[in-house]
Amino acid sequence: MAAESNPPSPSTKTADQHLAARLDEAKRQGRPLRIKLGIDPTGSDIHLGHSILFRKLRAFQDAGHTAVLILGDFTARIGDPTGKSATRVQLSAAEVEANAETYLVQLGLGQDPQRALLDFTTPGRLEVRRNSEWLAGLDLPQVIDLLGTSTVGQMLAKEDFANRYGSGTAIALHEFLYPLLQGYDSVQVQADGELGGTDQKFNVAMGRDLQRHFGQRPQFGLLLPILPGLDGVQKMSKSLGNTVGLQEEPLDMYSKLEKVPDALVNTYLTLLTNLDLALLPTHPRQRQQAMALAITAARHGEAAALEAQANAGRLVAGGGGAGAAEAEVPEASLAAVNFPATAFYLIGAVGIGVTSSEAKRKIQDGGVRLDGKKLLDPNQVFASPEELQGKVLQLGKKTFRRLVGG
RNA sequence: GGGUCGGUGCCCGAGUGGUUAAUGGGGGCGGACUGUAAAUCCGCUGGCUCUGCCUACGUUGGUUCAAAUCCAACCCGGCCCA
Repeated sequence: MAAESNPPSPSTKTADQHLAARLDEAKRQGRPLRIKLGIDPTGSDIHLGHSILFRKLRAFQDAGHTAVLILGDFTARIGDPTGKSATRVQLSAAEVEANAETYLVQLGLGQDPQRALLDFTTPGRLEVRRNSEWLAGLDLPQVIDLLGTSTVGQMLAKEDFANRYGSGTAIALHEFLYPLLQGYDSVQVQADGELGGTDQKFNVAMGRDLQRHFGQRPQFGLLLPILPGLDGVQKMSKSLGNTVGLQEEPLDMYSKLEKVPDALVNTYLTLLTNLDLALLPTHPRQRQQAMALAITAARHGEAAALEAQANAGRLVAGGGGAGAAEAEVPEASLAAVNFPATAFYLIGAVGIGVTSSEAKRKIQDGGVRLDGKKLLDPNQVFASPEELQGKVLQLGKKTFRRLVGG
């Protein structure tokens, strides 16, 4: 049972045969495979970690298959227990829908097809479904039927549940429903295959079990590696703050990527680009920059990426960002600032997500510069916007804002 | 439903009437170093136009000159029993 319900792992021979067999079969029958990828609209940012999955999904599209993108608008409200150590807060329907909309835009809906992650335009290549479509209308007998397909023992075999159960952390009953519901998605869309991160093994396997239960041929699962976050230690995840968002500015994206730990560079190159590792510079720094450039270019285009690289160089060159004055950096408005203004208040008031208390500490730590000149006194007073206009405010090593307006 | 233990800052976790934004660790941030990295070292880590004022220890109310620390009710969780 256990072995049978396990999805094939991409590293085993049987898996390759399995997938290959499906591909052959599809070809013979002249019909595209339906490849499911589910994503819960729980937050508003899609990051590079997700893009591994979408790149693979795109590859299936380009090969003529149908990507079935499931926006888990219903399941998002339960929350995937995977990787969670606590019950997730439930989101409202409105929040979820808003997130779903931005997801589609981030994936390329209505954008330059060249840079879109998915193919939104070729007929037959993409099907976007929301799982509330079928989940919201389930009646109790159907839910009971679903629940009857699995046992408490199976649920507790899932690592996340096992950990929580073992450590005496609460597990709400509805969380057991999550794997079943997302698995039922596979039944509803009649998926031939499902893509997921390796941490989705349990969920993908559940989809197989349910398809079998409902008399369908079980999907194959393609489990892709989890992208490590910028810290190089934990997986890339919004809540861990180690992400690069797809919608980030070229400069931010490049700056973050060019400083990831060395050990991560080849991993990123392999998982996020199509570059041939053998052709890249061997010097760690150059290799790192080549990686940052390639990933930024894939999202924003070659020109923007090169510009970001040049800007990043200017900001850092000359120690402490003396080149900041000439570099192109995002702007911050002085409009909301009341003058005269003390330095710490000013930084808090320009709307860059820094509190005045934080600003005060940073100045005291010597981490704030204005056009490359270090600010020494948090209480320094600026009498009018004129003396700040056009100058570049630097917080720490990576935050730069040109002050404008007011 | 009964018994019992427990709910502390981003997380874990001390603290059990009276210097206090509240020991320690993790994480995060800033600095030094460097290849703008890692490792290491040092510092910071509630908010506020701030030499002071607010808000904080599940919720509400109470006892005290004084509570995260005592009492009551309520909410939530673990374990045991039913």
